[in-house]
Amino acid sequence: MGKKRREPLEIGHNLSFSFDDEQHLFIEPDAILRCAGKTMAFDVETAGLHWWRDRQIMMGIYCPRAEGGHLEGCIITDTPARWEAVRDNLYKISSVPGTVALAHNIKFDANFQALELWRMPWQIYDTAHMAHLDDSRQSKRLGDVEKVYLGTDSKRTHLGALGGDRRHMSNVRLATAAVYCINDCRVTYELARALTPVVNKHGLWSVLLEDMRYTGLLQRMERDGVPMDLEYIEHSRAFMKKRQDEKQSELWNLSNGGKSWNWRSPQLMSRILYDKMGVARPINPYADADGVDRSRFADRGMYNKTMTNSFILMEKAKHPLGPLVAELRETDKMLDVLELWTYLMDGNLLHTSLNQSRTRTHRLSAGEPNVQNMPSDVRGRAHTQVYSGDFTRQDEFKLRLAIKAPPGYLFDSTDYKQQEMRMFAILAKEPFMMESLRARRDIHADIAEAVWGVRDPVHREWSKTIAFGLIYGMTAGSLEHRLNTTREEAFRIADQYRAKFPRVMPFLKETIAYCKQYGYLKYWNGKLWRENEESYMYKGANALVQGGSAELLKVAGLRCQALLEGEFAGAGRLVIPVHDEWVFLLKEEVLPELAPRIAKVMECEDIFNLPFATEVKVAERYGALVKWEDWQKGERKVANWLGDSYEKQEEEPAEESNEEVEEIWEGLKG
DNA sequence: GCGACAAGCGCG
DNA sequence: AAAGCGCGCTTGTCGC
Repeated sequence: MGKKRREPLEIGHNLSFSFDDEQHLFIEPDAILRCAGKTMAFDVETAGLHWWRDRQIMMGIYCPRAEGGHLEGCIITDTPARWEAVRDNLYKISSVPGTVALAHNIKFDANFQALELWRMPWQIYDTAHMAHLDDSRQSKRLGDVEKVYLGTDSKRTHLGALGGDRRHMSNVRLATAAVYCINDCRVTYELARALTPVVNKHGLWSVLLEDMRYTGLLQRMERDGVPMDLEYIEHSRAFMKKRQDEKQSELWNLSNGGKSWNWRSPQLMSRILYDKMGVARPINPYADADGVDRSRFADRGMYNKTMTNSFILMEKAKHPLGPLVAELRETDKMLDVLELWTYLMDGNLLHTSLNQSRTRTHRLSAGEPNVQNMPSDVRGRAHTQVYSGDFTRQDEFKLRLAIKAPPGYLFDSTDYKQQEMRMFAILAKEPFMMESLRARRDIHADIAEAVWGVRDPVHREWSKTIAFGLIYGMTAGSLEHRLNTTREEAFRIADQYRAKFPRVMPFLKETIAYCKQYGYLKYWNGKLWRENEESYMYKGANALVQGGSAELLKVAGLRCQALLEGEFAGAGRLVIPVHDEWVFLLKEEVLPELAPRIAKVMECEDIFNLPFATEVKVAERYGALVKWEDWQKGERKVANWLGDSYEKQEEEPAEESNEEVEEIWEGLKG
């Protein structure tokens, strides 16, 4: 069960050097002052990856034009005094005009050295991000980027000299680590030199400067952290553990006569749920006559070898244990989340890692923990496939309830309404959508009515689910299976879409044609999406929309930050971005004035001459958000998970299905 | 024992 | 092409 997590190692190296000729590798904290007004690269070596609890060992500096001549060397930061001296000196030079700081993944180094980049006036350049701006597809590891832009492979040369456990600097002789560290600084410096004309050539210099300001904002959110309610986490964990035990026994009883088996293995589950229980496997529509799927997408879709994902189990196989399996897996997944949160917790704070240079489309990604995929309070019955009416999870499963504002503060979540639809409409100049959005009508409901002739919530949700599928090239065959409908109906729906949106197909065609000609696409702000393989260029339209939306969210976030540093200084802070949403912590008393201002700023009407409509929700807990208008009327979602709320809420839906299962089981025994 | 891959599922 | 797109995290499996 519990994942093996590596503990940070003790720093056991010997601080006295055996060879005099190694002394030149090391410099004192005051040497940093020689970099004032100059361009310098820095890099830290650490005994772990978590800045809020792991130790920093050394900082390397590389500054060829330092005052008094070329400077390179490592500063040992093993004592608080030395570490603080480094920090103080970096702050000093950061306010000297002309100082430029270079680093590869600068947030990592800055976090360990407690440099708050957002309030340091020097200009920073992150070489990983510069490489990302040139080609978002490539690996951003220092060694890889060095090979691409400098044509050298010094990383490997030095790695070979390390010996021992190379993953941790603490296991390496100090002098060896210093050589390695200084080399990284030198490579970073040379990379910045090589990448500057590249970024400039793409016309992306001002975007780079904006992105570097964004780096500061992201770092600030990481450091401030997400405030968590440890009491909720403990309660929820205990509840789910108990629930998991119950469900597991139930599964074993109903599938294997009470004998245990590892339901986490899809292979085993496939054999037991289908072969042993004698339930027919769904027919793979892409398989040959002998039942074998020989298409190149055989292992990609829902109809894989095991056919045990919840959608297939419930909607296709109609397996009587489908709901039970789904619930067991959901509980298991959420217990994993709680375990990770607990492992990463810093007091009551979670410091996520927001990665600016990882995704193909220039979206952000988040990890340790991923704050962009936390279970919300509602979910579809069959996960992300067919919408069949959603329901609210019970409190113990609404993990967002664990995120709790400090006293006097409230969470403000401002998100875009149909952000990607809006972006698509603008980029494709799609008249029906533009009109619907400009008139502030509900576009998904409009589409539902046009296609199905029904405006109810279920059809609206269907529309949401498949809209982008159709826009980005989903075929009628795939649609047929997604909607669990007939081939004819799928074709009819697809045709309705194309008729309703005359610009959809031309936009796709034009996008592909552009990409064929240039090998890349350009976002509304100039960022590149490269693709050379013709068969993948259909993905470009999605990239323009998804990535373009991410760029809008970035601009909106920076503008909100300016608001919170200026007119509303001290009123609150940004907490996390979630693709089409900014989450804020705001002082309760300024919220009535501030929330509408934020909502307005985020609309960014000046950029496209069309507002990106926003919606404000408010709550003490992220998992209990209420529309701002309703909040003002006194509406609250009460998180009454303490005490006996579970017993009160528990429903009894299991009776019928259990009988059904018992019958099957009785039949099997006989 | 480790890395790579598959499967599964959480989010937008 | 019987292709919606983009992520992160965990477990199981298999080969080295």
